[in-house]
Amino acid sequence: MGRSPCCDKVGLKKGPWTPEEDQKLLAYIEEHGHGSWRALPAKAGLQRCGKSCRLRWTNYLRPDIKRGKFSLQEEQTIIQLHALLGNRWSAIATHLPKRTDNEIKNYWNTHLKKRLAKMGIDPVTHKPKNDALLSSDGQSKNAANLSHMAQWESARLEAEARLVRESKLRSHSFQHQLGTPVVPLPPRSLGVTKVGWNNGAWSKPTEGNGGSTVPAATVIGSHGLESPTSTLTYSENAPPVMTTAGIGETSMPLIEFVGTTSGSSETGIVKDEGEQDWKPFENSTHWSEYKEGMENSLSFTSNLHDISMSMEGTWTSPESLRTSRGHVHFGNVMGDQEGFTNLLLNNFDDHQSLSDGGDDSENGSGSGSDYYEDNKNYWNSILNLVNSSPSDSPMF
DNA sequence: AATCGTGACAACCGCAAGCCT
DNA sequence: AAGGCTTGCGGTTGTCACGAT
Repeated sequence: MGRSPCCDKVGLKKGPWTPEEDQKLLAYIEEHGHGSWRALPAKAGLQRCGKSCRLRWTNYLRPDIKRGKFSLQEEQTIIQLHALLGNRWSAIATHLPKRTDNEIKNYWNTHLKKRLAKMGIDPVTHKPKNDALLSSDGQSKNAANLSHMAQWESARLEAEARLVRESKLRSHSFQHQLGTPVVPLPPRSLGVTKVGWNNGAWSKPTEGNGGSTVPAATVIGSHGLESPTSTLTYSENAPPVMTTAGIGETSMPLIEFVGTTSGSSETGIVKDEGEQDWKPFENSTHWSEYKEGMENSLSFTSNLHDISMSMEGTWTSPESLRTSRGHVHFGNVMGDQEGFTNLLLNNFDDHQSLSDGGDDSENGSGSGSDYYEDNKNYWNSILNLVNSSPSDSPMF
């Protein structure tokens, strides 16, 4: 693994790009594609290193970049994904169409991180800063499981990111052949059949290109956040079977959480930008308010009564996945990552969804003992679920 | 008007992984 | 298998704009 020689040697310009340089780079790439970044500057007549050109292109000049203020939805997606993935900006960026990892990183560092800190939330752990009580045995066990799940989800997102990159590369080479301007394709969906557990009934599978009619997928589409997912093979006479969707050359086990809201799909419509803002909890230093704000802003009024959790090589019926309380849920209506993110968030405060019927949302400020008791119950449910699956499950 | 502090964002740097020979 | 090259990633720094003093 040799390191690339640094290209900042002689006579190469650094610092801000001028409009003329931008024009040169843009014109060259539009005509020839970027090809080898190393060779590009000389061919394009730029006194820059290839690395600088690549950065300028990917972070600024690319035609598929959306600039300007981040929407509330984007902010929330960033926060949720950050809770899940940490500072893995490229992975986060794959779920924010038209935003670059650099832009997201900057926005996090200059806006979101500070905002969370102001609210008394550790921007690294996404927990309340004074939340030391989570270190009890049960909590740490739960945290360990959560971490394990996060690793899997993280791996999946990595695979997605790789897929996106490959997609872009393919798009590049293809268009290069055609001599057309380079416009990377959006993240593609695998041509998979999806099945959703929807309030006690399996929804019909959808075919082909990922343009699913399953509500969950519809919602995904409404966000423009398509994601390749694992495959759940559906048969009329047999229970669905989880299979592995190969991502790129890597055939890795994937987990798909498929859930839907109990209401009609319109409940999954994201509110317009600006419809909600941070003001209700901007000055708050309370975790519950933060959490509540997050949940509200998700805009999905899922009852989250049901769970569908499939693992490779296993099939567990929806019924058997229910806990004694019948309210374990991975509500996944926003996209592949959302249910998991909700799960993450719910790890710390899940009164609403754990409570009977989920309709006692006013109880969010319950006593500390209830708080942890509910968490305990919730995680016990999760653990039961986990324990019921084969030991060779790839997930745990 | 000059200086200073701060915020926002673009760009750079160094490392690591993957590809190719 | 080993080494060189390219690219991607994440952390950090530089630069500019703007408001406060």
